[in-house]
Order: sequence, then structure tokens, then C-alpha cells
Amino acid sequence: MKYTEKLRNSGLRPTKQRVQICNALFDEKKTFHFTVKDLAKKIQNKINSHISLATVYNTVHAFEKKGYLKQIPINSNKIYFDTNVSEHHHFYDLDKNKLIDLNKCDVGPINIKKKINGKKIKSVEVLVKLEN
Amino acid sequence: MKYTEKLRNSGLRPTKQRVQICNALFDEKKTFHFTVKDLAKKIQNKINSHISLATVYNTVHAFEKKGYLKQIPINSNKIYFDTNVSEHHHFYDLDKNKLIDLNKCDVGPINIKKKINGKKIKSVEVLVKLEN
DNA sequence: ACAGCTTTTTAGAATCATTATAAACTACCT
DNA sequence: AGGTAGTTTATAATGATTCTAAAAAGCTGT
Repeated sequence: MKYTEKLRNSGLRPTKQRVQICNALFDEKKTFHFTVKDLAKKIQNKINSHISLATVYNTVHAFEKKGYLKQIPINSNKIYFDTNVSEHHHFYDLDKNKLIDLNKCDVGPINIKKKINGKKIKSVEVLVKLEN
Repeated sequence: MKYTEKLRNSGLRPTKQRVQICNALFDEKKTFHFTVKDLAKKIQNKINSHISLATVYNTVHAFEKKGYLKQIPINSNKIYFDTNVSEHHHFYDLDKNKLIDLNKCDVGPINIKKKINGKKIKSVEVLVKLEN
């Protein structure tokens, strides 16, 4: 199966539900941003049957831990995920409440001059807020 | 009163509770990060009496709208605020779950090359995740 | 194919942050 | 001082997320 390896690699058995989640996440031509609830709704419309929220949460978190999904740093009481796991950044349109990708090449190199003892940098993420 | 103007400026009457919130927020020598619940607890310890959560939420939001407080862009289901409203960035220590300020001068200039029609940049915020 | 064991799914409950409500209270203006 | 509009408060409502435990499905041996 197309996603068996990805699932096993994330420590998950390739069940019917998880494959459906994979289809919704990784079959798209374009990467996209989502909340878990959005994703669950999308899947249910697509397959025309119910899939438990808990399952979607579990699977999404397993993928995030493995690096197949990323969280988007934005201050909100919802958690936003991104299927684009390449190094990139985001515009956040404050009026439309919408996230827009910024490719790595859209942002000049970022030089972090401060160091913290015994810590290494895992990621550098930029959020650019837009207004009219 | 010390904070009357700040409060009026935010469209708020200078009530006893709001002045107490101001004291907790703006009397500190160092700026700090907080969630609304943290702040409420801090105030209650300090003044040794109860102040309603709703009041703290309202006041904090009014200050944020006016730019006396800033939200910190970090993906979490809690909202983090910062009393440091100057242009600066953050380290996020993933192990300790702690935010650390990065002064503006700790980060080289950031060049956003992409433009969105009819939108202007309101802020550019960098989150640097740290691991061991 | 099947028994037996483990993992997974599920609905629903629990939790936690935040926001809404509406009655009691307070500031402010004259 | 009194009237009006803005505030505080406890509590309820909401909404996202996590937990739970029983039922279902996957996996491994045979």
C-alpha cells in the first residue's frame, strides 16, 4: 500500500482510517494548512463516512513527531498544522485570518547571533503579519 | 494615578482592579512572558485577594489592542503575552518549555522579498526552537 | 483459516483555556 | 447626591484537545 511505510515508520499500523488520513494529507498536489477538526471534516466529506476525531488527533500527532507534518507557530487557541515540512515561513493575513506560505527563497538568510549554552537550534520560523 | 493615562488611552476607566493589573504588568524591572491565568494568580498572591479572571482577560486584551502588550507567536493551545513590546524575537526551549527573549540585535536583518498586493507588513516575528 | 494477543478505533466524558452573560457594583458628570 | 454608562463578578457556555474503556481490527503462530 502507498502509505504503509510512512505509517510503520511513524510507529503506526496501516489501518483503513490511517490510510484515509494519509490520502487526505499527502495525496494533494499542493501542500496546505489545517487544524485537526478541519482535516476530520475534509476526510468525512471525501469518504462519506465517519471517522473518530480521536483517531485523527492521534495520527496527526504521530506524524508530527516523525516530522511528516509541522505545527505552524502562530498565537491562537487552535493548533495549525502544515503538510509542507520543508524549511519555509508564513505570512499571516490578519484581516482574512489566513496563512500564506513564504518559500525559503522569499526570505533572506537569518542570522541568529545569540547562543544558549548546551542548546542547539532546531528550527527558525518567521511569521510575517499582514494588514491592509 | 500612575496608570490612569495608560488605562484611559486604552479606552478603560482606571478602576482599582485595572490599576492592580497595571502594577503587576508594568512595575517590574524586567519584562516578562505570561498567560492570562498566570497573571491572575500572580496578582492574587501579590494583593492577597481575589480578582475575577474575566476582568484580567478584558484588561489584557484592551492593552494588547493598544499595543501595550504583545502576543507571542508560538503554537500552543494557550495564548502567551509579552510585556516587552519592542521589536524582538524569541527562543523557545523545547525541553524546559520556556521562552527566552532575543533582542533585536541578536538577530540579523530580515529581508522579506515577497509582496502581497494591497497588504503591508505589520510585524516580522522569529521563533527559534532549541533542543539539547 | 484460526486462535490468541496486542493495537486501534470509537463515542462519550473530562479537561482546560477562553468568552459570554447578566446582575450587582462603581466611576464619573452635573 | 443622583443618574447613567461603564465595570466587576461568579457562573455558565463554548470549543479545542485529551482521556477512557469497551468493542473492533490487525498481526503472528500454527
